[in-house]
Amino acid sequence: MKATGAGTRQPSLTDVAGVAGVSHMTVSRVINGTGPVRPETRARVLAAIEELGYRPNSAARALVTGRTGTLGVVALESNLYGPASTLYGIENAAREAGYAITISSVSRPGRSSIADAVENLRRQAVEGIIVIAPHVSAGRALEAAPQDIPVVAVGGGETAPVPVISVDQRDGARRATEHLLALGHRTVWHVAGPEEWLEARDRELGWRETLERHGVAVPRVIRGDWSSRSGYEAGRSLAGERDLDAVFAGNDQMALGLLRAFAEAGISVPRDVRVAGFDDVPEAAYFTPPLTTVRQDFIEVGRRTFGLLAGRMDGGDRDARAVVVPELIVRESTGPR
Amino acid sequence: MKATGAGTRQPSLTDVAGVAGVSHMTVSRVINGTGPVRPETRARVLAAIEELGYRPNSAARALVTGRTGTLGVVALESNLYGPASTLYGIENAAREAGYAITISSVSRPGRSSIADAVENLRRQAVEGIIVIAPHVSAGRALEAAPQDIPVVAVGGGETAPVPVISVDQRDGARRATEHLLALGHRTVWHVAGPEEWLEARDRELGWRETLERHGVAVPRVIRGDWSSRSGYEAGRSLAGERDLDAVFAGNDQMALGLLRAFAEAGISVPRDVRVAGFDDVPEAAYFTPPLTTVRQDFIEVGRRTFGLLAGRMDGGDRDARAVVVPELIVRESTGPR
DNA sequence: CCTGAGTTTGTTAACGCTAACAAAGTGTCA
DNA sequence: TGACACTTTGTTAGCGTTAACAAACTCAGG
Repeated sequence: MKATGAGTRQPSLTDVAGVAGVSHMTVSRVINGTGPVRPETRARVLAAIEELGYRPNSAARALVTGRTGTLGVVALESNLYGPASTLYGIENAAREAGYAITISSVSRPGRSSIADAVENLRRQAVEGIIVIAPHVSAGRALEAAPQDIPVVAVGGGETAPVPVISVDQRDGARRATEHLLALGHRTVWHVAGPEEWLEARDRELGWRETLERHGVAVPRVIRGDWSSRSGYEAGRSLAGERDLDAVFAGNDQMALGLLRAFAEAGISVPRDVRVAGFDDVPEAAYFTPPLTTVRQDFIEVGRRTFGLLAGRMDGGDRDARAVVVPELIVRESTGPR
Repeated sequence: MKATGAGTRQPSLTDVAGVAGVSHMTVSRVINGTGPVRPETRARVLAAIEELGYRPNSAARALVTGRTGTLGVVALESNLYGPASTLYGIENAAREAGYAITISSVSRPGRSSIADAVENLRRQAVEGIIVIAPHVSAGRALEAAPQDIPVVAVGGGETAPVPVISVDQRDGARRATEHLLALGHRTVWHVAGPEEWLEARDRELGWRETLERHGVAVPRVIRGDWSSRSGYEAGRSLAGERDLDAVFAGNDQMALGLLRAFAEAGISVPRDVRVAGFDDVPEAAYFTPPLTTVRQDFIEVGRRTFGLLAGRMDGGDRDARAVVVPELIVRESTGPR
C-alpha cells in the first residue's frame, strides 16, 4: 500500500478525472457549473472529489483566469473602534460576494507608508484595494493611487481621485454643537483630534461653522490625539477656564478623559459643564455620566465601501461618493441639571 | 501609436526579457537572486523592469513553487480590544517575515462556523492558519483541525492538538483576587464572562481557587457577556447585596458597567466597594475612578503566535505551547479609602 | 593556442487550471 | 433510415513562472 502521509501531493483535476473515469474537463465543468453534464456523470465526479478530498488549486485558477478573488485592505494599525468595525463590515460584505480579504496594516500613516502598503497588496495580485486611512497624508497618497487597479477610500477627503465613502463628520459635529447650544449655553468648547486626521478637521469645521452661524464666540481649540489621556489633559486645562459651559469632544475616548479630569476638579457633568462626544463606542452609555455622542454606523460604512469598490471594478465612476449620515444620541452628559 | 490604456495586459517575464535583450530565465534570476548574472546584464534587466513597470505574477509563481506566502487568520468578529490587538501583532510579525495575512471572520463562534472559516482559508491556499477564538467550541473545532496544514491557536485550551499561545488567565485572576483580599475584604465577588469563553472560565477558576486557598467564602458567580451593559446589570443586582466589599470583573468593559451601576446606586468606589477588571484597555486609566486591572500584552501575544506558526511550518512540534504572563495594574478603584 | 574549470546565459518542460474548439452521442422527424 | 439539431464529453493549447539541464562564453595554465 502506498504511503498517504502528509507529504503526498494534493490531488489535481486529472487525479479526480482518473478516479471518476472522465476527462479533466468534465470535472472542471462539474466544479464550476459551466457547460452541461449528465446527472450520473456528475454524481461519479462528485464522489471522486469527495473520495480524494480534492480542492481546486487557486493559483492555477488565478493564473488562467487572471482573477484572484482577493481584495486588499490598507488598515491603520489602531484599536480605534471605527476602523476596526469598518474592517469587519468590509470583510462581511466581501465574503458574501465571494471575495477574500487580505490586510496590510500601517503603523504610522504617511504618504509613503500607505503607498508601500498599496504596493504590498498589488504584489499579491488583489483585484481591488480599500484604503481605510482617514488621514491627510492618505489623501495625498491617494492622489498617486494606481490607475490600473480599482481603489476606493474610506474617508479619504473630497479631492481624492478615487471613490470615497465617508460619514458626514461636519453634519455630526453640527448636530452635537447645536444640541449643546440649544441647551442655552453661551458657546461650546471643542477638543479636536489630531490635525492630520481628516475626520478631526471636519468635526472641527462643523463645530466652528455652527458656532459662527449662531453668532456666538468661537473659543480656542484644544488639540488632542484621540486618546483618553489627551482628553484628560485637555480637561485639566479647560477646568481652569472661566465661562466653561459645554464641551464637544472629537471622539468618545477623549470625552472620557474630559469626564475624568472634570470629576477630579470637582466639576460636575452635566450640572456644571455639559459634554458630548463622537462615535458612540459601546461603552459610551456606561460612562459616568452616560455620554451624549454622535453615532456612526461603521458596519454600514464597511458594506457601502465594498459596494463602491464592486462598482468601480465593474467599470464604475472614479468620482463616486457615498455618504453615511450620523445620528445624535442624547444621554445624561448633556441632560437636565 | 499603440493604445496603452488600462486594458493592456500586465507585462510578463518574457516582455521584460525582450526589452532587455536576454532570455526570460535571466530576468527570473535577477528578480530572485538565484544564479549568477553579470552586473551589466543585471542593470539592463533592472532598467527594463523599471521601464515596463513589471510586477511578478504571484499566481504563476505560486503554481510552480507550491507556496503562496499567505497565512490565514480566523478572527472573531468583535471589537473586543484583545482580539483586534492580537491581529495587528500577528500581521506585523508576519509582514516582517514576508507573509501576507488574509482574514476570515466569524460572527458567532461555533464548531461549524470555525470549521467553515478554516475551509474558506484553505481554498485560498494559505500556508498556515491561526485561529483567534478563545472559545470552548473553538477548542472542539480545533480537534478536527486539518492535519496537512499547520494550524495554531490563540487561547484554544489545553487539550487542542495544535500549538497554543495563551495568556495565563488563571494567574491574572489570582493576582487581582489576591490584591483585593490583601486589602482586608472578607471575600471577592466575581462578574464572569460568558461560559463558552475559555478565558472567562479560566479567570473564574483563578478567582475561585484563590478564594478557596485563602479559606474564604465563595460567593455565587454573576454571569455577563463581556459587554458594559451586562456589567451594569450585574452591578444593579450586586448593589442590593449585603457584605459587598470587592468585585473582580471578567473584563474592563463589564467593570465599567459595574462602576456605572454603583454610581447610580450611590455606592462609592473605592470607599464602599473596590473593583478590579481585566485587560487594561487604554481607557481603563480614565474610568471614574481609574480602574485596577490585569494587563495583557496582546501585541506580544500576536508576535509569539506568529512565531509558533512559523515553528510549526518548519516541522515543529504539535504540542508546542507559549504562555504570556499578565501584570496587575493598580489604580484608584482599589485604592485607599 | 589549446584545454579544462568556472561563470554566465539559454532551452525546455512542467505546475493545474480554463477557454476554445472538436467529436461523439441522443433523439426527432420526414 | 438518414439527416439534422441538440446534448454531452474530450482534446489541445496556453496562462507566467521556476526547475533542471544544456550550451556558450571567459580565462588561467601549460
